[in-house]
Amino acid sequence: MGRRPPCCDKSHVKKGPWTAEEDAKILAYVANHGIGNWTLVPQKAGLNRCGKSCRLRWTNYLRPDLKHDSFTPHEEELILRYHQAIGSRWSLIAKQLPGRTDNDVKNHWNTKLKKKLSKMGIDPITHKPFGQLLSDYGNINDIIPQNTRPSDQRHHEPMDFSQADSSLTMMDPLQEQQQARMNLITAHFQVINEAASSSTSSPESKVQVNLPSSPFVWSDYLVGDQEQECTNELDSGILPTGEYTSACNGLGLDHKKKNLDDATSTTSASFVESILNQDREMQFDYPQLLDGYSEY
DNA sequence: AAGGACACCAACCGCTGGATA
DNA sequence: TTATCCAGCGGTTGGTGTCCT
Repeated sequence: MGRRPPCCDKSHVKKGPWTAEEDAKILAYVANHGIGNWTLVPQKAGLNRCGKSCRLRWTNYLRPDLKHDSFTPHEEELILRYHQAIGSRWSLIAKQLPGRTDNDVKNHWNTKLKKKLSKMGIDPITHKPFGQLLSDYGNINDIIPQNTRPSDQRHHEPMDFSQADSSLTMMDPLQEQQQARMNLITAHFQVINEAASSSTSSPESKVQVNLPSSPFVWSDYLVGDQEQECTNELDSGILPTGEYTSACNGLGLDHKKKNLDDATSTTSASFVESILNQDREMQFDYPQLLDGYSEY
């Protein structure tokens, strides 16, 4: 068995911001040789950078087709809708926005859109109004493992919301109760995520989150009931195989992937169509949510 | 004017799946 | 078959600019 040489000596390559001179070298190299093996680029272009770093610089900043102006309201609306439908799969979302990179979209989401949604009273993870989350999971108290409760792991009896620590803030009782519940929901997300990640890293020890006698299903927390969507889209042939595969990764749906081999492949246009269908459903369910988008 | 808080975003990190020797 | 590399991806960090007091 042969061994390839490492792409670069990571202890000696330059890190940090790129200079105009370095940018010029990348541009000149790509102009002359095109995009190819990035591991050779630093050497051939005369750069003391890791090939991966060169690729990122090109992909996220130097590519001539990139837009460098701010996001338009239309682009923001698209990001919100795609995120609502498929979650934080930035590369897929970016492909629907010409001239934008996954990094652009991700940064814009994290710095702007997430906050806008929160200010509108919409949970940026589920895209559902906070009020609905609270009512949906009002009895969450019964299903959180005792040793994972936030703020007080000494408690061994169900937490009494009415006794949430009021010494920290001067919230009114309703606010206190809502805050306490949101803390629990947040903690619950953490539990679910940790369990999910451990189950994907070691398939033989798949962790079912055996929360006691509860209608709770962890995929319910995923954006747009992802598992059900994956299933629906699989059944209807809406999602192209690649989309389904990545959309359902980590959801314990591998058994369904196999059936895709025989599935009719569809175009990305139908994928977009499915997104818009979901959007229409969302608009039906939460008309006030989409009305808010127009305010951006 | 100073400096602390906050926002932004380029760049890095670490993981994954596919390719390769 | 196995070990390693590479490209792509999402999450996170840190530098810098701007705003606020």
